[in-house]
Amino acid sequence: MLKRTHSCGQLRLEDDGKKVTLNGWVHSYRDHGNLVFIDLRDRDGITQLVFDPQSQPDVHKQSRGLRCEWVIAASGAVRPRGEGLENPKIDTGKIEILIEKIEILNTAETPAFEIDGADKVSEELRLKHRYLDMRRPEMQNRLKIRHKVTKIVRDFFDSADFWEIETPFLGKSTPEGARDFLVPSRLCVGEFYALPQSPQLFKQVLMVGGVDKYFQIVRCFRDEDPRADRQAEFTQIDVEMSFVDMDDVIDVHQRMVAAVWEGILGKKVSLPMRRMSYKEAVDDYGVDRPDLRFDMKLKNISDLVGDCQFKVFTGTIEKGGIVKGLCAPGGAKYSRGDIEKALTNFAADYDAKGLAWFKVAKNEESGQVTLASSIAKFFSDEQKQQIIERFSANEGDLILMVADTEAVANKALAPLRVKLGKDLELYDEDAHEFVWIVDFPLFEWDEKAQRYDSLHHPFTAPVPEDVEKLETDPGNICSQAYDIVVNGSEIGGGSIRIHQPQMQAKVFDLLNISKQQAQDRFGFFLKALNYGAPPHGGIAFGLDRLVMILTGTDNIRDVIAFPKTQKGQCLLTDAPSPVEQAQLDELNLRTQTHH
RNA sequence: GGGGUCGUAGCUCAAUUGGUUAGAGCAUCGGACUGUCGAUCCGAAGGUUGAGGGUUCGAGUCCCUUCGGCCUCGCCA
Repeated sequence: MLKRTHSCGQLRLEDDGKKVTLNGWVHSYRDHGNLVFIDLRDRDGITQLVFDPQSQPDVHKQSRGLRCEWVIAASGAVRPRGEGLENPKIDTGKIEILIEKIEILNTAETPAFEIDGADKVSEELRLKHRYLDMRRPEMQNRLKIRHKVTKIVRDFFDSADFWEIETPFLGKSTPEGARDFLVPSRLCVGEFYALPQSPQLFKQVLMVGGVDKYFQIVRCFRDEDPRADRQAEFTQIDVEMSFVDMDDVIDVHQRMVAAVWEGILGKKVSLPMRRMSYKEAVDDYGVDRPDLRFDMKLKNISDLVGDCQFKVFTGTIEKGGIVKGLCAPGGAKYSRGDIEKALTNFAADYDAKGLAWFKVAKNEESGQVTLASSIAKFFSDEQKQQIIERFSANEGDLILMVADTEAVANKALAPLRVKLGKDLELYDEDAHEFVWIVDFPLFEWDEKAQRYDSLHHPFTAPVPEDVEKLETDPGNICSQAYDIVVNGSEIGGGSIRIHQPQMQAKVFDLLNISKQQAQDRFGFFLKALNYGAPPHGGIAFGLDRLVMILTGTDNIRDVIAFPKTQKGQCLLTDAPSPVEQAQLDELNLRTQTHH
C-alpha cells in the first residue's frame, strides 16, 4: 500500500511543493464534473484532495467512484490554494493536494448516520455503531484527553516515587457496600469470586507489605443502577501512602490535580486548595459536595418564624423540624406559576412536600424593601425584615423555603440551589472551584438497622483526640476522611486508615459486625494488621468524572470508549447474553427466573 | 422497584378534534455541472409509524400489554 508520509492535519503552506502521501477516510466528496474535491480525514484533521481531469485523467475517473467513509491512500503534491479559495475552518485550509495516484484500501457501507452530523443523532444509535461515532473529532478529543490525563497522572506519581501495582480482579465478595458482580468458580464448585468495588484492602495490605507508596489506574465494578455520571464499571486513580497524615495526602493530591489542570487546560490552580468542614458544607449548601462557583448559601430561619401565623412553619418546628431556605438573586422574575409548578415539582422529586416563597419587592408607599407572596400576610413586618436581613435579600430576589426535617430540607434545597445557580447564570461556566471537605463524622446512626454505619468505610481512622469516644460517644467522632470537590462534583475521596488491630476490631464491633463475620469477610486483612502495619492513608479519584469535567460533558458515556446503557447492556456487542448450556454445566450452575 | 420522557423513511423531524394515498430536510442511487468546502441543479427510490392486542366505519393519533433509549428517586460502605 501507499504508506502515509503525513497525517491529515499536518500540512501547511510551508510544505508547498512536497510530494506527500496521506491515508484516511473519505470525509466528504464534491464532484464538479470537472474537478473533484475530497476531504480526507484521520484523527489528526482534514485535508482537501483535488482530482484534475487535465493532469491525471485516469486518477480523476477513479476518484468519481469513491464514497464517504471509504479508506484510501492518496499521493500528490502539496500546493497553496488560490486567492479566496482558502478554508479557514480547517487547520490545513491554506493548502490542498493535487492527487497523482490513489489506492482504495477499503470500501464502506453507507454509514448508519453521517459522521459530520452525529451530534444530533440518538445516543442509542451512536452506541450501536461506536466505531463510527468515534471517528468524530469531539469523541476523539475526549479519548485523547483521557489518555493525556492518565499519562500526566502516571508521570506525576512516578516522579514522586510511587509504584503502580496491579491488584486482583477476581476477589472475595463482601456484603458491605455496593452489590457485587459475581463470577462463578469452575474449580471450586458452588463458589464465586466478586469483581472489586475498589482495591481498598489490597492497597492497605501493600502498605503492610512495605510498598510505602502505591498507585494504580484501575477498573472498579459496582452492580448498581447507573446515572448520567455513573457506570457499573468505572476507573479509579487509586493511591495509598505509608507514614503519612491527612495533610501529607492532601498535599500530594492537590498537586496532582494541579498538574492535570495545568497539563490539560493550561490553567494554574492556586494551592493550597481551600478546606471546608463537613458541617459547614451541609449547613451552608445542604450537601457535602458544594458548588462554590456561586454563593447563595442556605439559611436556617427557624428562630425567626417559630412564632408566626403560618401553620406549616410553626407545625414543622414544633415537631422538631426546621425552616431553611435560600435567596435566588434576580429570582423574582419567575412567575407564580413557575414557582408553584416547576420549582415546587422539582423540589418534590427530593421529597419536599412544598416550597414556600417570597418575592422581594419594594413597597410603593414607604419605599422600603419587603416580602410579597400569598403567605406574606402570616408574618409580622418585623419578621419580614428579619428574613430579608438573614438572606441579605435585595429587590428582585426570590426567597424559597422548605419546612421539614433538616435532612429533607437539605436534600431538596441543595439541588434547587444548583438548578437556580445554573438557570440564573450565577457563575462562569469555565470556572473551577476546588475544595477539600474535611472533619466528616466517623459514623452515622442507621435508624432502620438500629446501628452505626460508616460514613466513609470501616477502615477509616478517627482523629486521635476522639479515639476515647469509641467507648463513650461514637456518634460524635470526627474521622480523618477527606473528599475533594470541584464545582459540586466529588472527584476523589479518602482517609487515613486504622492501622492498629484493636481499633479496627472496636470499629467492627460498633458497626455490629461480629468477630466471626469480621473474620470471614476480612480475616486476611485483620491478620495482616497484626504484623506491623505502618500508619497509612490514601485516596481514590474517579477518572471518568475527572475527564468529564475537563472535557465539559455531563454524560459519563462520552468519556468511555465502550460504555453501557442504563440496563448495563453494551449495544455494540450485545453483552450480557445467554450462554451455552455446556458452559453452565461446567460451572455447576442452573438459571431460574422468579418474579 | 417507583416517577418522568421519548420511539414515524438510513438520520433529524412534521402530520389539525381520530379522517383521503403518512410528508420535509439531510443521506442514498442516477444524471448534469470549470474551484468546491454543509457545493449547486434535475430526477428516482426509500415506511410493519418499536412490537402485540383492543375500541372505532376509520388509529401514527385513543385504551391495554410489552420492548428499548435517556433523565431521576431508591441504590451507589
